[in-house]
Amino acid sequence: MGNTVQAAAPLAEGGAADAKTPRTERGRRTLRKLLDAAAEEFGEKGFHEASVSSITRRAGMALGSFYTYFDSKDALFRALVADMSEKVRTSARSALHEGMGALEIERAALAAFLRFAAEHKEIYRIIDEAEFVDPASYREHYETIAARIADRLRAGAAAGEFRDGLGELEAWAMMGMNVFVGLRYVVWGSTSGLGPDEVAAGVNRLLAEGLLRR
Amino acid sequence: MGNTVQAAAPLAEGGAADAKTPRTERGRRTLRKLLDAAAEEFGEKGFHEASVSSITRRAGMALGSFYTYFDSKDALFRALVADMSEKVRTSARSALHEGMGALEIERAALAAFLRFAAEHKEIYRIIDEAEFVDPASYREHYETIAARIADRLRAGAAAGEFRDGLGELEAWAMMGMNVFVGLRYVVWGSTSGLGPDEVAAGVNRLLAEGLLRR
DNA sequence: TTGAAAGTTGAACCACCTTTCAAGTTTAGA
DNA sequence: TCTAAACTTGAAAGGTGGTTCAACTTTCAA
Repeated sequence: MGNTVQAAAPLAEGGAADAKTPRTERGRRTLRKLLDAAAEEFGEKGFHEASVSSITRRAGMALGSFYTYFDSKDALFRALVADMSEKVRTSARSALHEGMGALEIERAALAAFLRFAAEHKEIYRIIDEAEFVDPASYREHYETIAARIADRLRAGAAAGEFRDGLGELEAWAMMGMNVFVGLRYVVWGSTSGLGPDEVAAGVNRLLAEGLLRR
Repeated sequence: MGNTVQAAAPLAEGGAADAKTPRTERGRRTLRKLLDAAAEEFGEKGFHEASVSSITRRAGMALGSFYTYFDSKDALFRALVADMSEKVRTSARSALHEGMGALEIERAALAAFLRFAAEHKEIYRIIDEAEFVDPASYREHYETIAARIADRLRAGAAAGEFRDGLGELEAWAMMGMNVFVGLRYVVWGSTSGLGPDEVAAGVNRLLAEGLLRR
């Protein structure tokens, strides 16, 4: 829902690692429906509780048609992980503009991620379940993001705003902060009253000032 | 392995929420073997790939005996999550001593958690999979830990060491840091060269100083 | 217009695994 | 020693759901 067009696009264009690229317009529409239905189904039930027949039912097509597009339930899941992973990275990147300070960049990236997660709560279950269904993608997902954060930390240090010596360790720590506050305030949220911007501001203050009284 | 005695103890004594308490010594031995085998099996394969028959095979007993001790594969998993969750909390608590400063407490708690994770890499897979198999326990696990961190933050502020205004948000952020650096440096570790104490020191410095150049 | 390629269909196959059960063995206490 | 309760056993029931397949419909380019 809502991500109808975007969901399929990267896959149709990508190296077709898992999806069998459709040759007709009708085929592309069907693949798109399949991916959207799969995101819903996997998001609600998780990989193992989800069933191919339920996904095709959601997508309004016959069970057998599924295998025109994917070799297996696993292949569909892998395609979805790749797609979601790409979207997460894109959402953070799109929030960054020229002339932002290093600290402000971190706040904006987190806020963008949280807003994205609010609209796609399924990503948590899908990425998390990749740990079991597709461990290589799971690891790659986080390693890629951590590498990007580490780059920004080094750039911030080069610009004189951040202290020296920041690197991978700090990048993983920050990524963990972001993921967990997203889980608490966005995915489980509502009861808290804190929105994406407030959460991002709070985390940013922690990064700026640390815990100590001054 | 290694946790033979400790694994069964809390369950046998606890309210028997899931395990059927054995009445004889022989029964307690069998339950213990079952729990250890289950920790291995679930840790290696994850919940769905793990099979009851493989667990009983590991434990050196007949398939049917399993149901003398647990009502279902799910019940066994739940018992294991409760057990692991308790152990994680205990490991962190045991590292705290009287007279430690607030910041030092956080470093010691993280170092203890990392050392525990190094010896029980299964916890990551087991706790993570609880998100799908036993969501209530998953949530409770993290909420309990976050609440404890938040208490320490408030105590640190009351003692004048931490700044005021720290609370749940910062607790979740710190918990996320801890979990993710554990994943990267302990569970996936080895290549990095950073041990528990070095990781804990790096994270602690981030908490003390933040990112900014001074 | 036409036919070959692309896409659709859903019943049936099949492999896997949890759970049950009835019959046997061991334990523990009287 | 003796017996009832606890525990063990492994074959088989029973369910689930991924995957296949052969017949059918739609698309599209020549």
